[in-house]
Amino acid sequence: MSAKDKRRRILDAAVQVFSRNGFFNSKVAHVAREAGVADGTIYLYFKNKEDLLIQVFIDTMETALSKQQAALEGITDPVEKLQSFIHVHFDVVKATPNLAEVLTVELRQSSKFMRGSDLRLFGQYLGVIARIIEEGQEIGVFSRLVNPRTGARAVFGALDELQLEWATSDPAQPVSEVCGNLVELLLNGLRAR
Amino acid sequence: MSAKDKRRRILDAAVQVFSRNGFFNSKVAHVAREAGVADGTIYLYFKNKEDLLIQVFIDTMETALSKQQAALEGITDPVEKLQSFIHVHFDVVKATPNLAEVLTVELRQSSKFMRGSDLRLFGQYLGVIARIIEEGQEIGVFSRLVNPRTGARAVFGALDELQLEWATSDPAQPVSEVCGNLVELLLNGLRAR
Amino acid sequence: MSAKDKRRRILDAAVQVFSRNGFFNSKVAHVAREAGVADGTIYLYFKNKEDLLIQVFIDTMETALSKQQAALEGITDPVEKLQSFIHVHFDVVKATPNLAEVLTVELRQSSKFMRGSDLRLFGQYLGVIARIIEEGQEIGVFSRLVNPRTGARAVFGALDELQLEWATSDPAQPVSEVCGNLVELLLNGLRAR
Amino acid sequence: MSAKDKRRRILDAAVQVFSRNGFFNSKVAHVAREAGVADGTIYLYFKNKEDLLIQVFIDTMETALSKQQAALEGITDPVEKLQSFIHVHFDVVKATPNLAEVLTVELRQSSKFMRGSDLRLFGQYLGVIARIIEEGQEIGVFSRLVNPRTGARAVFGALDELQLEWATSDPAQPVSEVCGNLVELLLNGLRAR
DNA sequence: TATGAATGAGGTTTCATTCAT
DNA sequence: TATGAATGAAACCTCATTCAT
Repeated sequence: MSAKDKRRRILDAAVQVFSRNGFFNSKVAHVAREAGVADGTIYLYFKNKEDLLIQVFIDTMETALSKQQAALEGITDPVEKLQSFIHVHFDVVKATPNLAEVLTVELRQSSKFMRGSDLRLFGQYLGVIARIIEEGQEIGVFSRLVNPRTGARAVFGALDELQLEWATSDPAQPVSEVCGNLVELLLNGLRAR
Repeated sequence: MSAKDKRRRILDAAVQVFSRNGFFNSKVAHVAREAGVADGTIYLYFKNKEDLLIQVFIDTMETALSKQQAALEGITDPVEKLQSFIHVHFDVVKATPNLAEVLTVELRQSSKFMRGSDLRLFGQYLGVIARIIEEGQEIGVFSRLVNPRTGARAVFGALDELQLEWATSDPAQPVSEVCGNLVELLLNGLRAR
Repeated sequence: MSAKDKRRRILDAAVQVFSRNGFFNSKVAHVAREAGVADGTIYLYFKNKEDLLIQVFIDTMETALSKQQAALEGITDPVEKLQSFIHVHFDVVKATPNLAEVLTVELRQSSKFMRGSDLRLFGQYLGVIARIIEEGQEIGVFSRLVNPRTGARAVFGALDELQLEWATSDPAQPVSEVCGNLVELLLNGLRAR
Repeated sequence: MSAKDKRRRILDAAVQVFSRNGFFNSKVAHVAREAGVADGTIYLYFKNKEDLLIQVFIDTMETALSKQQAALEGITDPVEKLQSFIHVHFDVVKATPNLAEVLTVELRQSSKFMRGSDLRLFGQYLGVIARIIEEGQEIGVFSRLVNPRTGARAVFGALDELQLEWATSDPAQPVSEVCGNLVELLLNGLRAR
């Protein structure tokens, strides 16, 4: 197994363990066991426990970002773009349900402690939404009364909170329906009148 | 000083310390010092460190709930009700800026471990929003396409995320403007067409 | 209730609690609750927790001693006296089963820390046995091969604790002699005639 | 140094420290220092402080048992066997004087909490004595009036601790009978012939 | 005398991190 | 690179003791 494989495996193990117990309740030894490596090995790839968390964050944000950008590639209509964004977001979250929880928590936790450079990734993610809103405002389908950046925050907050819902409670409502409701709500909210 | 005062002071100190360092990075001794009591005194009022966090949560949710309900007292129009809710929410959050952060961040970590009874308070808070949406749907001002419970989640998520924004970054945008944007966005989102 | 009653009740409570959990696992607060007094009240009657233990020891030894002496009052035959002693000892122990355990433990535990004056009570208890043996030797029913003091120790040890002998008292007698005495005693005891 | 060496050293250190201060007055840090290891190292070999005490007990009982059995190897006469047992017991105790104190004192406190499997070792120790008595009875040198098991108890109690008998094991034999046996044993032991 | 809320020293235990192999 | 035994700092929590009432 190559070194890259091992780093990857540790990262994946960290996601599993962190999301299962929360970052602070997780022990480095658990991550090591889950990854099938010795405790000390983790320190060959990561500076310390917190660095491991940050790398998980970075890795995930980069993945999410590139998926979003790839999905937006051929779309021009801002409304369709927002629909795409929402669906892709839920897809990513669905793929590794606990990951989102880790990220949200980690993001908030670390916001005071994270390097600004690391937060930039989250800013980019918000930026994608904000850009969509701006484009919609430029062609007149979204209301100019909403500040794009604020709107992006609100959209992300709604996505994040809903994702949490089914992470924590029985998904009595199917994902598709939740997703549909959200698209309805947010697009209407932004739409010009 | 009465016992109630002391419990109150410990609770307040916990909010300060937890929100400053995060729950897990906070030491019980710090809370004690901030409250001006001995370490052991905390254990006369709270079972352990986690119980302290939970009591902070309960205390805050009860306060927020009663403020919301008092504010909604004389209002009948669902649209005005939602406006009221949003303003009151930001008022509460503004009063103790770090409090919301403690609750959302730390309780996500603990949410798996919280008693169902404790989560009921959060459910009630969501329920207030959901009821407003239902009322709006009944008199035809809100779209029936949105599931009230899901809508409530989305609204709360948007509020929560925005609150985080100015808790962590310079509030270049005045609160009133953010608030206005949000009202615009969410009311439009719910409004029937 | 008089002060004497209260002291008595605390002492009784201490016996119950100490024998239930052991001295070190017992909390002063538990003794207080069992006695129906406030925690601080105990410190009006006893210097500290260890003093409470010592007073329990003294109190119990005095009770046992007076019971033994009362029972021996009308008896003249050393054989009957020893039988009486053994029976009374078991009676005392049977009456408050946990008490003996507390005493043994306490006696051994504290042997390093107890005042010699407190240990004198235990010496008196042994002395009663030794005197019986001496009397038996004087009238020829007990073997003179056994040192009365040593014999008393062995008897008490069979009743409770032999090994404590050299842990607590100066081994004026060399260990080998003690050993020899013991062999004599036990072999005779077992030997058919 | 091998792992076994380290476990051994911790065990030995525990004996020293526990017997010096008593179990409850001993600090894990003291044991660690005496063993020349870090505090945390102890927890690699023992579950917790109490487990350390139990392991000391087990270790000691196993040592004593094997020494007794080795010493009895070539002896056939029950009288000599009992003499041997007593001498070996005293030898063991003499070698590490404080050890016996730790075991009897501290384990009485913990005896309620010990696993039955751990107590089996003590039962084996008694069994050795009982077997000797039985053999003596079979060839007619020991009185059949004494129940071997009861006799063994008395012997051990004379050696160390009788009272522990009912504190830890079911009194299958009624107390009165135990008492009677004891009278028989001790009176015979003292009686001149 | 009596109370019991408050104190705060200190111990057990955990766990991130290191380093000799 | 990889290991995992060892480290030791640090924190939660307990509980004997005090003292204002």
